[in-house]
Amino acid sequence: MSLFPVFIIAGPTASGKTGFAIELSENFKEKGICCEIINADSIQLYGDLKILSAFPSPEEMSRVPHHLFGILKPFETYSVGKWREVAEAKIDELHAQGKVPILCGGTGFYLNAIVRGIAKIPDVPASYRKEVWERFQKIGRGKFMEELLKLDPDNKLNPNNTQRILRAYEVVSFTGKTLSYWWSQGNNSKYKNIKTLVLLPPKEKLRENILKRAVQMVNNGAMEEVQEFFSRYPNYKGPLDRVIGFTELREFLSKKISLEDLIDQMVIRTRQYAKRQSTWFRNQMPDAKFVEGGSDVISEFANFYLSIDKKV
RNA sequence: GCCCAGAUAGCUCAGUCGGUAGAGCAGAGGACUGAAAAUCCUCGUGUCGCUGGUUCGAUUCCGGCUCUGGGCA
Repeated sequence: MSLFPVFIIAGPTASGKTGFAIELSENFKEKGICCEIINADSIQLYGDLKILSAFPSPEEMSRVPHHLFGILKPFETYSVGKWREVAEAKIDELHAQGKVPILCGGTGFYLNAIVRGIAKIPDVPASYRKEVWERFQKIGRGKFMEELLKLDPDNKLNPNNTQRILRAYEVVSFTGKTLSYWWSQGNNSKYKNIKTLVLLPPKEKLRENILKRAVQMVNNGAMEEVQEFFSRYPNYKGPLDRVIGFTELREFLSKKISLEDLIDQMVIRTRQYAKRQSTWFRNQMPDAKFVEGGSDVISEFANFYLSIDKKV
């Protein structure tokens, strides 16, 4: 258990997290406290689609040290568990140097692995996960669900939720224990003094930002970025497929959709994503401080910092 | 100008052999313990283009009109 502070800047996409995290750390720097930023965005872990994934600019990154941005290759798969490990290692490293880590990102699931902890479940090898997937395809959803219920009668999963039933199945069948068993074993947060800020701009403002940013991405070279990506990885299929705008851009480049549809689709998907994020923050991170915009809340971070007992 | 096809939810369309209608998308809300920018759940009243006629009853059948496609001139 570490008492040293951990700051978290969360919020839906296009809410201004990146800018605020930098503002906060520069403000602290003036007070003689050194902050560094750790990425908590599952997509910005990858470095190949910088424009589409709204990476901080080189200029922004030069102002404050940034960690865990672009550390993955396009074919590498990841998980909360792995992220928690590397993020905690980074947090501890900064703490040891007397620095304050600022976790910044929109992946609430990851953030809560730090705030609340996450069960310690043995790794299920990729080869085994593939077997489970193949079994699911072979016997069909109905039968698969029946088998799952035999192994794990208490699970309340919706059979349509493929990702979750696959996960539940692979865990019981591989470890011999159900998910709820592992959850009951606990694995709580290491950090006591976490201060979380959630930026939640008014809906209209967010919509405006999202539209502006989609247009900007396209104008600033998102097309070239995707084109170049495919020349390097023809027939790519992998974790980056889920990036908003990625498939849309590919369709646009092969003339399947118009520029207008491209922007429309990007905006729609981004708004839907922002909404899911907001729901998460509101309901899964009840201890956070919610604000519409940043700046005026910096002093609160300073007071928090001063009020706590900082033992690593 | 003539002929044909349309006109139904914010959009694309289905449907009502005459008893006032429903899908997908969009939208709203929600869930979330190793794929999370993912995945999943819930939510559907709208002068059925306008106007006459037939009918107990018309969004549905008939006539006229308007508009939109396409064809012929």
